[in-house]
Amino acid sequence: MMEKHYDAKAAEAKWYQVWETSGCFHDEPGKGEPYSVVIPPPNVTGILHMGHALNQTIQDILVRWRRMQGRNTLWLPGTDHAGIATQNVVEKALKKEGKRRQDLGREAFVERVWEWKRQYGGTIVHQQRMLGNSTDWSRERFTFDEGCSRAVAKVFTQLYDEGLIYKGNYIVNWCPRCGTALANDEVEHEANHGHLWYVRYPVVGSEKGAAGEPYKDYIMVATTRPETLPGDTAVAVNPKDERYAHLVGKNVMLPLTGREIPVISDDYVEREFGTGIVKITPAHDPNDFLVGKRHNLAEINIMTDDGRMNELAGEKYCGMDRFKCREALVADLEAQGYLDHIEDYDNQVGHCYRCHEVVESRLSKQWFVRMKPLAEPAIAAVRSGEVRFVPERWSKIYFNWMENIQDWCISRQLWWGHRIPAYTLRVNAGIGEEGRGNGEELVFVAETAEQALEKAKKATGNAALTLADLDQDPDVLDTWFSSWLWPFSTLGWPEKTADLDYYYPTTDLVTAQDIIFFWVARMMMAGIHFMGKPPFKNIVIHGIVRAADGSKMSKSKGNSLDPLELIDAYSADALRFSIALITSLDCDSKVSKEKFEIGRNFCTKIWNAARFMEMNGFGAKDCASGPDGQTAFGQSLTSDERHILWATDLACRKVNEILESYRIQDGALAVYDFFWTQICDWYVEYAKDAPDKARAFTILRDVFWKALRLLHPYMPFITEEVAHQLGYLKEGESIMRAEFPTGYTDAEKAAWGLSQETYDFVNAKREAITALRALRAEYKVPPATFVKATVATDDPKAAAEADSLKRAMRAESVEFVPAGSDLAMPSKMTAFGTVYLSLEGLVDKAAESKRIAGELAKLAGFIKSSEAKLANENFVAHAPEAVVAEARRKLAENRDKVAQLEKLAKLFA
RNA sequence: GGGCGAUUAGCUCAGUUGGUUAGAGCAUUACCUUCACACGGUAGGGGUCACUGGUCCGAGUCCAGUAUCGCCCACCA
Repeated sequence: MMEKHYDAKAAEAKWYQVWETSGCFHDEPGKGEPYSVVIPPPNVTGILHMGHALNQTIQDILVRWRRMQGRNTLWLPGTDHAGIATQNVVEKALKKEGKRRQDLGREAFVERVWEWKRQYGGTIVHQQRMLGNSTDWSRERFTFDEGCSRAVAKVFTQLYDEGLIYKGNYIVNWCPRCGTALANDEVEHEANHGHLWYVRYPVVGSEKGAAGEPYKDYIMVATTRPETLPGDTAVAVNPKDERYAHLVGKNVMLPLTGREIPVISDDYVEREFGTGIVKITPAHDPNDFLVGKRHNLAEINIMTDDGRMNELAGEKYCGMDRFKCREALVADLEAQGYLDHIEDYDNQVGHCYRCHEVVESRLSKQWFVRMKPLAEPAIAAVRSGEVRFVPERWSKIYFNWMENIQDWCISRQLWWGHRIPAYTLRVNAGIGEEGRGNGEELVFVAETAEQALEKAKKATGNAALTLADLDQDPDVLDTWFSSWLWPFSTLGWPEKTADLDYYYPTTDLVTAQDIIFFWVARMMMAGIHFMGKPPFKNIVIHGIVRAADGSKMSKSKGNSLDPLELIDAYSADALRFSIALITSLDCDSKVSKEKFEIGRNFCTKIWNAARFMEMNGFGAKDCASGPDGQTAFGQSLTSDERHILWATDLACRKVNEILESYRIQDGALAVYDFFWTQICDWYVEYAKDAPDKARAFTILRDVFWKALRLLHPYMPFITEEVAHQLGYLKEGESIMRAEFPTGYTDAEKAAWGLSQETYDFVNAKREAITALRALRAEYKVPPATFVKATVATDDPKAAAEADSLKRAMRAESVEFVPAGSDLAMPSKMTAFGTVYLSLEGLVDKAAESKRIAGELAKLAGFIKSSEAKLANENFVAHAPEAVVAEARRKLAENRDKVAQLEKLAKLFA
């Protein structure tokens, strides 16, 4: 006996456990057509947010659907070791103990992070289970596990050997808090209300001025970052700027330092901005760095790794925080008369995407990947259509980035991550100066330290070298350097495994737009370069979940919804269905808590419809009667029965077609409408009082089973529960492995007399029913009152519908009269015929008269425009025949309606 | 500055290649606790499809321009 209320929590916990332990998520490589998807691995430190819920719901819908279609399916789960994020989390924990990572030392710290991972790293993986993800947990991977690490080392070595990895002095984005370089993409620019400081740089040799103006002859430089002044090694003007042409080649004095720096000219300078003169600080600004390279300027690094000034900034400022220094330095400039004035100025300032600290540009030695050669084949793969973006427009964004690709800075000054497999020979390793070339470092890159040692021995000819003579590069690799290998490293690469052979390339990749560059593009490059084939066939890009006001959800703003809370309040199925229903691939979705009531209400509807079936004799004991395709309905079906069978067939075809093109939302709508409108609103109402109740329910049973399976990808738990409650499945079976319905066969349709005509006929009949209900409502006939209805139609099939009309209309009688009959009663025209309601005179005449007048006015407008349209020869000639015919029909119908209303108007006058 | 997108009912959004009187959910109005479901049922109300032009027999749909709003990339020190 089904409970009155569906206990989602119990059902969801139970079924997930059953699915996972019985291997429902697992397929073996081999038979059948593979369908494989790798999950975008969430950060191991992460907790499930709405973005995950959306992303994974879409994937699970696709995966469950394909699995039910009989595809050999793999959805591979896993997590990302998330270098900076994870290191930060553990460092924070250490801080509570009053320790820094340096206090532990590298090895102990890394062990500590592993310890943390073992303890808390399962959080998100557990939460994903709550969503109902049908991921194959037996294949769960971690970007820092042994296999993935081997893949990383191999990739680094290979790229290095191919000349695609190099180490270079470069100005990089530096997070002083995290103490590491950041890729350009990892810097978030935010509006900043700052200032523009105008500073005087005296021209060397000019005379001293009056008090407050130390030099008469000076040039004015505008800067947003006065604290970098001690690092200036030039000032620059535009070569075409006549105002300053005479100064080029001269020297100016750098305030506060007494140092002389040259005035140079460079195209980079905008004449219109500020004063048209820029101070050049090559070690602390990317543009200045390039200028410095062009003019061979010195690079003076005036800051420490943690964002304080160093001794090169001057004794006074050394050790000062960079922002404190800014204040102090500005004060000194002012005191000594160098500061001219200050303007308010809004610009963009970069922040670390992990910790939000203001990013510093800093000169350092870093490892880079040359991207151009990798990008070219990845561009070609999308151009040729071998790999497809869904929606297609994202390919433009992809091309735009790929065609302007920059080298990728892959080294990070962290401890948590894949350590760079580059080994430097120690200076005191007993290799003479001549053996080291020109005093340069000897670096050996190899997958393991032992292999590096072999290389070192070979290169130096010194067989006595040991591992102790090699220093491994202290840096680790950017987290994305392991994620870009995800589609094949997780399948076993570099080993040749059966999984790799069978499931690669994966079929679909589902992700949000924000990591197209970070991740998708790089996976394309790695897949093609190392596997010879792009890593997936379709790249499905979906929107971002936003708060109700359209802003980004974030914990700090407090406007985020927690999927786990929603699951708790409404159930996972409700969350999934609602998310599917409000998700368009094309744009971002705004969500608020109320939206999830849709899914919750739908669950309730499904549950109650199932209860209704159980009450009518379909319960757990009823396993014997076969599901679809096996019932011999014969030719005697009623029109309503034929209608629901046809509607079911339509729904099955539609859902398959829709999912084929990734229109998750349309599929949700289609299945929602099919279940609610077609089955519940109409067919169940019919079945309650059908002429052959047993047969009507046999059909319902079949239709319901198809509906459950159509729903399953969207709502896995309740469909499984109901399927078992109603006896569609036996113990040990799962709807997950049931066949996804494709509709009825042509033979079945023929045997049951289904056709578009019979379907349309019932739709017309429903129109008539609705029309009469509307008349009842308009004339305020109490629901309990039985009325007399008349239908004017010549359709010979109509008479057979008298009984069903009577019930649906709550009529004591339904009379049929020939079409065109002229009755003085309120009526509505429908495709079925004109429906009349006998009123027996209990109506407010004045009110009716007014209403009729209004309706007539409305119709007159339509008739006028409709007549004009049909009078237009071009319309008749060009428009499709059906459209013209329909227009004619509508016109005739509305003319009749007018005639009817006019008659009624007299009646009520 | 460059690129991409959006603008349809009070709100959130659908609207396939131009072709019936533009749809759904929520909200709202009226009526209904009828034996699956009030997280429900029935019937309504509510839109000159941002604006201006253009192409066409016909434009929410195609083209151009304008306005407003988003996002991404690159940034002016």
